[in-house]
Amino acid sequence: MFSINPQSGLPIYKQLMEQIRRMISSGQLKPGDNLPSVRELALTHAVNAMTISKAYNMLEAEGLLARQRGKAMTVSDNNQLSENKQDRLKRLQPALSQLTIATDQLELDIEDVITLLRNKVEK
Amino acid sequence: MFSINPQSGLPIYKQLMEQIRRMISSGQLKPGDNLPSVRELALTHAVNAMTISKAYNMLEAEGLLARQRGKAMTVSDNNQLSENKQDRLKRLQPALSQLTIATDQLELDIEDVITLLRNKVEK
Amino acid sequence: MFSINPQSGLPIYKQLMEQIRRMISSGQLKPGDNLPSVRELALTHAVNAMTISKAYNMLEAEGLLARQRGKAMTVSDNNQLSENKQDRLKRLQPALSQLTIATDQLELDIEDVITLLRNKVEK
Amino acid sequence: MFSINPQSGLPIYKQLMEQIRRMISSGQLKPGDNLPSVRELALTHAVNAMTISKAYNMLEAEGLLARQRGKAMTVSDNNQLSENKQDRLKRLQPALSQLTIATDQLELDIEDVITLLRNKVEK
DNA sequence: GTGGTCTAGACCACA
DNA sequence: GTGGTCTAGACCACA
Repeated sequence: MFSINPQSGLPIYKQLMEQIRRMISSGQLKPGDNLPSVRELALTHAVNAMTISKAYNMLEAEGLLARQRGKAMTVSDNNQLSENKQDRLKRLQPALSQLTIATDQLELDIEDVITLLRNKVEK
Repeated sequence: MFSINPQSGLPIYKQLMEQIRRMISSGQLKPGDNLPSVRELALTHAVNAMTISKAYNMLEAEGLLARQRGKAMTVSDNNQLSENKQDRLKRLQPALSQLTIATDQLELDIEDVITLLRNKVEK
Repeated sequence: MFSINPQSGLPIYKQLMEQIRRMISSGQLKPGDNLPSVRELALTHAVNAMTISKAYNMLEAEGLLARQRGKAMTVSDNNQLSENKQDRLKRLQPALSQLTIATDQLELDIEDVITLLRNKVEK
Repeated sequence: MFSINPQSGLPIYKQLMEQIRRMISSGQLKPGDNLPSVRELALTHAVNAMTISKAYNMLEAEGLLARQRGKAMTVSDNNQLSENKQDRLKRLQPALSQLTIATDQLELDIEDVITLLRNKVEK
């Protein structure tokens, strides 16, 4: 469900936050949906529970997640995340920039890159 | 020459290291070429000199850069970085993965993403 | 535990690195042992934390120390440092050379030097 | 005549200064004796001439060396360096300390170290 | 609690 | 001019 890379240098809790935001933004996670428990995520991604917890807490503070005592965290009913396509494309910008910078510095042909991209998505 | 983003979460010195690796890999920086001085990079990117220095140091430890006392750092003559196209495409993988993960989680159409990518590169 | 001399001209972090290498080589520091925390060493030796940290970092790069997020650095389980006596004597060479060069240039009698050495060790 | 090690971390000009002091202290260099020219030392030790020059300049400022226009530097006639044996033994202290610290940290037997020392001196 | 990153600024060694 | 070392101190990530 999530793709966590502890080696990337990016703080784990931030990786998690952004990925949850995206899935809410796309509607893969809908208002009222349960999130995996802290313990479950910690186990499946071999990460400390407090790190998961921190991500959930910060998303709760943002109003995206809601906490119910004794139950799983859920996606907040009145979260502000637009599912609008333009907004989702905007949210993609950082990843796009990273790719174009890398393409440029590696002097790679954009068409080669696009071919790789298509292959990767089809799998 | 380099694209530094202090907000990204990725340590600045690691951003710099990867970008230098790419430019050596593509041949934009050739063995014997001088790198910008620590102070120059620090000024142009509004970053502390020690941060630049750390990146240079670690690349020297990797054997990519060479230090000459009192002179600018240079690209090492016998660096191991392949300029082979396959290897450069491989070095692109992390950026590609980030983009496909984001595309997937945002439930975006790959063709829309490719259109954005082409626009960005043409600029 | 360590003997740091800021006046010696030798960078502090290098002094520390060599002394840690020696103590691993002699088995005074064993695989799995915790090293003193960066802050502790910084306090007890009146040295900046970043200086200690730099030594630890470089020894990690050498494979002698291992980092565990949020915990103390430890001696690496599979460090390559031989505890073999011949190898330890070899590691002593630079200090031996310094002493013989000085003895020679000061035209001192080696037996006088050895007497001083014995006294110093007995204390 | 001198033993310069650019890898040691100790500034080259300081290595040179101390070695000249020792040889004056032992009488191997006597008042009025010529020192090697800057150029000669620079060549034989593969060191930049300005580095040698700096050592000579600082020893001149200390009153140990004297400069004569157009001629070689000489040992100053009225230098203050005692040739007294106690003082020469004192000048040996830093090297002795380095050796005892290393012996201790490597958990080596002092008698083994002394054997090595004797061998080294006899050669 | 642990280590990591970064800054501003001082001072040093070498070319 | 070049890079290196060190400090004091702020703030962050993780356990």
